[in-house]
Amino acid sequence: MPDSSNTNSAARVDSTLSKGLRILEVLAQSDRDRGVSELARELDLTKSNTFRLLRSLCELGYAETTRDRTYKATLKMWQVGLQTIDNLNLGELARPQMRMLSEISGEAIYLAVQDGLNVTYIDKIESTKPIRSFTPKGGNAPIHCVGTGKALLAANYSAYREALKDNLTRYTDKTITSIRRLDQDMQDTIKRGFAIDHGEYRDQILSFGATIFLPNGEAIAAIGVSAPNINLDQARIKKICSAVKVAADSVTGQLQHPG
Amino acid sequence: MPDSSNTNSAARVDSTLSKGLRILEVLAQSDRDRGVSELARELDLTKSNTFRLLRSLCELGYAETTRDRTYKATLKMWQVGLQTIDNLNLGELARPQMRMLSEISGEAIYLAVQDGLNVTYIDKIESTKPIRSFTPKGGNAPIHCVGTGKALLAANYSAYREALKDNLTRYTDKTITSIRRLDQDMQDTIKRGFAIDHGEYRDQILSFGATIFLPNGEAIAAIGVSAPNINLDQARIKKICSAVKVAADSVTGQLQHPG
DNA sequence: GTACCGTGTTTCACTATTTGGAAAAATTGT
DNA sequence: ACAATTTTTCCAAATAGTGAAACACGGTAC
Repeated sequence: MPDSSNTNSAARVDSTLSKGLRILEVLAQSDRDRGVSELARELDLTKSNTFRLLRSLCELGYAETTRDRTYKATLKMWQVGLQTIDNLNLGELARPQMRMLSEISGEAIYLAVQDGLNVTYIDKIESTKPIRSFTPKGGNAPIHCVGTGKALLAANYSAYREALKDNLTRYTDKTITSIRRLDQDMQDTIKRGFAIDHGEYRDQILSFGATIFLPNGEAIAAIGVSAPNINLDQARIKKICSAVKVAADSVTGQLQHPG
Repeated sequence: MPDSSNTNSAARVDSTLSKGLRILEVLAQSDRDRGVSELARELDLTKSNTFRLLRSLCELGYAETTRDRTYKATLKMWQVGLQTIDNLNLGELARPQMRMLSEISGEAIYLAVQDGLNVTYIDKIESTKPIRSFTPKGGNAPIHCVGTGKALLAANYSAYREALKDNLTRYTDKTITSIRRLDQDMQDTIKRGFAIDHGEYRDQILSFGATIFLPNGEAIAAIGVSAPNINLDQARIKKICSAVKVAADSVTGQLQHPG
């Protein structure tokens, strides 16, 4: 879900571009092919308008018309989108560390980057659970709740404290909703070098995260572990936390030597 | 606009949409942030035009202006693109191939995806023979034992070798439990292009699998055949194996389409 | 058979949208 | 301080995109 109340920006947006992208989004989200009329209704556009936009998208390679007279998204958007991830080829660097964490914990391992007041998972290793989609990646979580998020936040707290102040949405009874408590938590996080989420986003789901830094000190990503409470005891938590820290520091270290 | 001796037939393409997407593509490909003028030059657009498009893309969440006055792609296109993968109904794409395999073999046909150190079957065609193998749709199997699993594993062996090393659970006396023998088997699998399970998971049940790849080379699924030993002889095995390979390659080919 | 839905597609006159150029801010370099 | 970049704003002009209506086609009910 997009972060509702943006400021009263209201900058003029090219309507053709906007409509075209909205169509593309709908097509991408849809599992079945869509017809012109159907899309027109759903997006509140004219049939002819929808038709032309669709034909443009086909021409540009982002959609294709299947069989006859229905449309679907191609993989082009996926391919283009992949390049944005590849350009921060963190994934490759972090993979071995993520595998290490997976081996010693058996839990879900995340690689996350900041995205406004959320984190987005750009890579993930599943724990052994029933699968829900081909691509576990791409998920979001609020930055003030989860381990990876809090690790990123701590590295840049002053920059986001204000924005966060009135947006500490509650998800569980453990969620930190007071800015004073968050201040304290961030301070602790910085001191210990990794972040702990005591079930602040999903009930009974704990997570731990540590920050990956660029050579210039910029916090670029976080690596983390997420696990159900019942799988954990104090000793295990301690072990996982230090492993997470080691993993993040290792990636940071690799980034230190270019080439 | 003197440029664009734009190639072939050219159905009329909404130029705003086209320009916007081209900007997005350039941003996605670029590893560093881009300025307005730079982009304008590269795409042969007016500065003001580029600027407005860029602002629209920001407004729509596909780009963002970093620091000040330079632009970069966000992760939104990646996220939207991921949905096309999830909604790629692999099942539908692979169905004809699975039916083909069913017809020529009469055995159980599986479509499987990786899930940690297991495979999960997301589709299945039952055997038409009286003697049936008993893995139901939605079921799991260890990745190092079955045809589909070994096909997926081979495509990504280095990533899982370590984790698997001490988890080569024995299920039958044919199960590969030594990492050295698995190394060899994976090498053979890669060389021949499909995987063979000599009854390594269920006694007397053989299975064969080949990998389905995304355009970027990612192994996303595997297609396979499972059959009781007694139904098979060398010739028949050979025939089924090459059919499995053909089937998987065909699905991979269908995915290649865009770009 | 015909009359009536519902699709996707084409055409066309109109005007709202996008456009380029010029000029104002803002930033950077010397 | 000045010049040479940049990014951003403004606005008249017209083109590029728009909606409505019409067309072609395929079903379905009668």
